[in-house]
Amino acid sequence: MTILPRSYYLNPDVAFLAKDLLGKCLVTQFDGKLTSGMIVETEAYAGVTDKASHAYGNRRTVRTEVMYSIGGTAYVYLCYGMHSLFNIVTNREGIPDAILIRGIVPDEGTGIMLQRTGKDSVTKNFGIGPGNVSKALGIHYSHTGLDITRKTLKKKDTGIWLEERGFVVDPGKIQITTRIGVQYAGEDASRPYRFVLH
DNA sequence: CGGCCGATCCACT
DNA sequence: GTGGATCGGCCGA
Repeated sequence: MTILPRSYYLNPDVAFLAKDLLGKCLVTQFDGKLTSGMIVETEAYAGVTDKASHAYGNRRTVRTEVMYSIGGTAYVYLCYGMHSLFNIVTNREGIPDAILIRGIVPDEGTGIMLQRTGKDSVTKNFGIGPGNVSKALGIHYSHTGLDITRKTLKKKDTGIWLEERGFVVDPGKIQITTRIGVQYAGEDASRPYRFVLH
């Protein structure tokens, strides 16, 4: 098990990284409870040039400021007033690229994840959908800005990080489509920036 | 300061 | 296939 290092997230090609994240393992540990899952669906958001991005046109607000952080930082925000959506900031500091994690296959801590989601069994679609990812892994919008390149935060038993566990992705099982819910983004809505591992 | 709306999910038909 | 839940952030006044 290798924690993905800072250098991994500095890649300037956000679409490449979004695709490369498929098969990696997303791990969280809060209050000593460790949960994880393999990433099977992502979406790339290409900073200032992408109308679907919150940072389009170099837009800076209190919420989007964290997108300008160095690659390897968590960007979590609230959608529809009830869903915390987890994104990974990529590229060097000042370039607001980000990748939305849309789906995982649960691995460790399934009991904890069932408890968090209120489900009684891990069904096929458990962990699919960006809101479900955060719910299962216990990610909250207050976690925005977290450094995800190291395991612990201020000695507390807390953190979000990614691991390379040697899972070999069959390129033929990767589906590339346009992104969900970005019809407002004009021509950028047709960018092939959604990656699904089947 | 107030109104609008979103990178959604689920229960129900 | 559809509508209701539910609220912080953003923008315009």
